[in-house]
Amino acid sequence: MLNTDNNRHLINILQLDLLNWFKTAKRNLPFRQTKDPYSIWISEIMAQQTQIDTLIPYYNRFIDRFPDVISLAAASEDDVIKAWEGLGYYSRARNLHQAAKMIVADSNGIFPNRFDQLIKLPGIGPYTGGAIASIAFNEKVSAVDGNVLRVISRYCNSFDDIGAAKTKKSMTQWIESILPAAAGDFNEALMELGALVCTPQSPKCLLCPIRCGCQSFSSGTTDQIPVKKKKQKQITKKMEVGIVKQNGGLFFIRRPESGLLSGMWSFPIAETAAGNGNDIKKKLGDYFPALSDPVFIGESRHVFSHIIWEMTVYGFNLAGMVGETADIPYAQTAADVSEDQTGRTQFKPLSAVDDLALPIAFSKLLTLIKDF
DNA sequence: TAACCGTGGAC
DNA sequence: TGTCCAAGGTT
Repeated sequence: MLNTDNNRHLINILQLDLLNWFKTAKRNLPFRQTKDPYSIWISEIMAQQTQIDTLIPYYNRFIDRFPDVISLAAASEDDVIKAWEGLGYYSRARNLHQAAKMIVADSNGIFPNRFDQLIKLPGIGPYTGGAIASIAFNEKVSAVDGNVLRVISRYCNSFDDIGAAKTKKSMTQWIESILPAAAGDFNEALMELGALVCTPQSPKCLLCPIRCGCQSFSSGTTDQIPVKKKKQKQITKKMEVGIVKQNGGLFFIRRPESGLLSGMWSFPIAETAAGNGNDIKKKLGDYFPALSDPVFIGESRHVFSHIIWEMTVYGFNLAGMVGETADIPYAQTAADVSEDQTGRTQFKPLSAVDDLALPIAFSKLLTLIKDF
């Protein structure tokens, strides 16, 4: 990090020129039209590990559906998750809902207005707490995200690993030592510069408002900074998906309350070694005593942050089951479903699948199975 | 500390 | 197609 006493002019550039640039260059984003802490909170949670352009339609829909912390707290978790469908990292939505209920229960719906209160809420860590506190309440705290780590590393020509906790800590302290009164604007300006100009690849240095103070630009090291450990690549898992159809209804299972895609709806799915459809048929035996042999439908591949599913999709028909009658069109047919699975399965016709919060891994199978 | 936790965009 | 990675938090 630069010594702030010996480099006063470099600090001035970072503060003044960056803020001036931000006034005219900042994007016109929906959550920049307000200082409402609730709206800023929603936008910051959605922005975690998500590009801004991706979240904008989600943000507008979410605020329309849950305009304040009261309405969010009063909603069902299913409705909140459904509003999050497609955004990923679904624990963000569950934490959001939990935090809303806490705010209503503990402080009558009054939004916490200080950093140290905000980070006590589930889903709000150092970055998000700093962002809300500085942007909505202009508290003098930093909001250090990936953009800020990259911008400051380059500006100071720092080769410290930005993934290391001690780097984040020293960077946070350094920024707070130079934080101007307009803390929220400054935090946003650093992020905006990182998103628009000081990009990870091919930074647009010739357009950069603080280029003349940038120590990696003058050293020719912008392409080596930031230093970051490579993350290990995903492991591949062979999976079998079972499509069970009854009277036009498709069989869905709610996933467990923890782990990957927790609480979301899914088609029955099982890891397999053989890949002949019998592993998923065995799992389906927990629900249905009699099933047809698996019928190959198709294949699909889905990439998560740390896992790749190579899915083979099989169709099954029920044979001689209770509930295959017109007057009980989508009934749960298995009599011996274990108690912990009660209410966690259902049949849905293809036309009504949109009622369920379905992860992309499964919703992209719908075209595959439409003719089954 | 490092694994876990989704999805889509950019190149 | 492969690779990186994005306004991170939790455990």
